Amino acid sequence: MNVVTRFAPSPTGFLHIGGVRTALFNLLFARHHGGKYLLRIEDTDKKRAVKDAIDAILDGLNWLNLNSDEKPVFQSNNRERHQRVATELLSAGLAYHCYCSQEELLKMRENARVSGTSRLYDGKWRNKDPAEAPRDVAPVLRFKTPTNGTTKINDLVQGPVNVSNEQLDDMILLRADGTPTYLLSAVVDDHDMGVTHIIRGDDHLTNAFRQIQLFKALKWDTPIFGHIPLIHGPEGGKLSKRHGALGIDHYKKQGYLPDALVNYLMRLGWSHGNDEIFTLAQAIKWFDISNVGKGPSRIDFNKLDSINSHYIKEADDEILVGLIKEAVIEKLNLSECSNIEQRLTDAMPGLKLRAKNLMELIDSSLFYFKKGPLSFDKKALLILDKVAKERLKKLTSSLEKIYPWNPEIIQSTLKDFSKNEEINLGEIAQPLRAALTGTTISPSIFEVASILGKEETMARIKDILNN
RNA sequence: GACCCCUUCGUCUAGUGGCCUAGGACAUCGCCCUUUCACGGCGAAAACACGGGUUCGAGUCCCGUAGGGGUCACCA
Repeated sequence: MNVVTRFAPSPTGFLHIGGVRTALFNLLFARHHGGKYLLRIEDTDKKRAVKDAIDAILDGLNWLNLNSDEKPVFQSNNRERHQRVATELLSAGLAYHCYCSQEELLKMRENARVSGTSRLYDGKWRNKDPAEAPRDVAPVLRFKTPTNGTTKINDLVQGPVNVSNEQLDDMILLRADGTPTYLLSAVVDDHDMGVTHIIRGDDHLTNAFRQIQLFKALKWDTPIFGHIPLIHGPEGGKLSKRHGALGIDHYKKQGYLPDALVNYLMRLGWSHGNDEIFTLAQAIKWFDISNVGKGPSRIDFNKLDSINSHYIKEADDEILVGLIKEAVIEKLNLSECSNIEQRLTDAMPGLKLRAKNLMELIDSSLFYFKKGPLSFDKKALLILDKVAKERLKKLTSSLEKIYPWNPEIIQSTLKDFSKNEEINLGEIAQPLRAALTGTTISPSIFEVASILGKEETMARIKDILNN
């Protein structure tokens, strides 16, 4: 079978993490089977569809390298086609006009609740003579759902699920203004796009039963469904804004690497044995939808951070420099010069070992570029006491003699110094770190001094001694 | 409320009836490395929701119970 999948987000808000994972699984499944992965923007609700949201979806997928194999389909462009299909259903006797008012529907719903059924519409106009239709009411078009039997799906993820047709009421195909509803549009588009496998969040599971009725009525092949569980927040509840339900652009702003985010999301709800770190290409080879878990999984920022720091460590220094350079320049209000790029590149191996995300990477690199005198944090000030300053003063003459100025010689100089002074290496290394970086945390202080250069190193020490 | 789905360490998960004395990863704790913080290495603690079956044997199959979730619009 030639597999075709699609990701079909509605552009009503932003592209969130759950949507991304749905897109990812659709891509993984299609590519694994050598098929196509398509994107369809479900923008039929003109009131809510926003151009910004469409851009957010496109930008987000692009950033994550999850672009669809063909140009996105905009559902709103197919409206007339959807309407024609609805009309066909009407003339085939498979749909009918319903003239119920909102008040009537509300009452039916109440009745249904009281009598304990999920069949909300009672079928009032299903068998009425169209001649009884009120003149002044624009009708909706409803589908004649079979009243007996059961609808079965053999879900790729959830397994066999059956629902009695009695539970299904007559869904609206066309609104009173003639526009098609989601249930109809999605079915027609899936058919027209040749979609063979519908992989989506399991909040759509109940929709599958209604949509199957439409596929059958239209005598179209019914796609195979795979309903993947939703992602929950860290506390197990619905994903909230406080807990991860942010646009994917926020993850970008927070300094997550796209590959890391994709790796984390692939591993959330799907597994390949005990593998934790793997590329999209590997996952495509391995992907088997039967290994997608049935239960919802919680987002875990600790693990995301851990994977992100792994990817940062593995990333090429030049790439990381490119990603943070602008921000460093902006934060310190520096004027652009090649020196910044060079120094960042030199410092990157030490810096990237300690960063969970790009924000930390940026912040931890700033001291390399600050113009003296530095500002010092509490711990640094505590270290830079009288004794420490005395030692630094003594150290300067040793440092002056160093040539060439490189980490190894700086290290041996400090070691010799501590030996001569009969102190621990830390008793001179920590004051030096505080003097050069303004903090007590940094990469190897020999490396730091080396990258700063002799002149800058001496200048920063002098700043301390003069205060 | 009705219908449907789900349930292995705190979290993500491995597990497809004997390989399970339940494995890995994140987080936590301890030790080692070390000029700091990290990284890295080693180790510890930590789970089959509960109750019944089926079977020689059950985390794995079946049935209940409890808990969690989803859906129930002229939204998608």
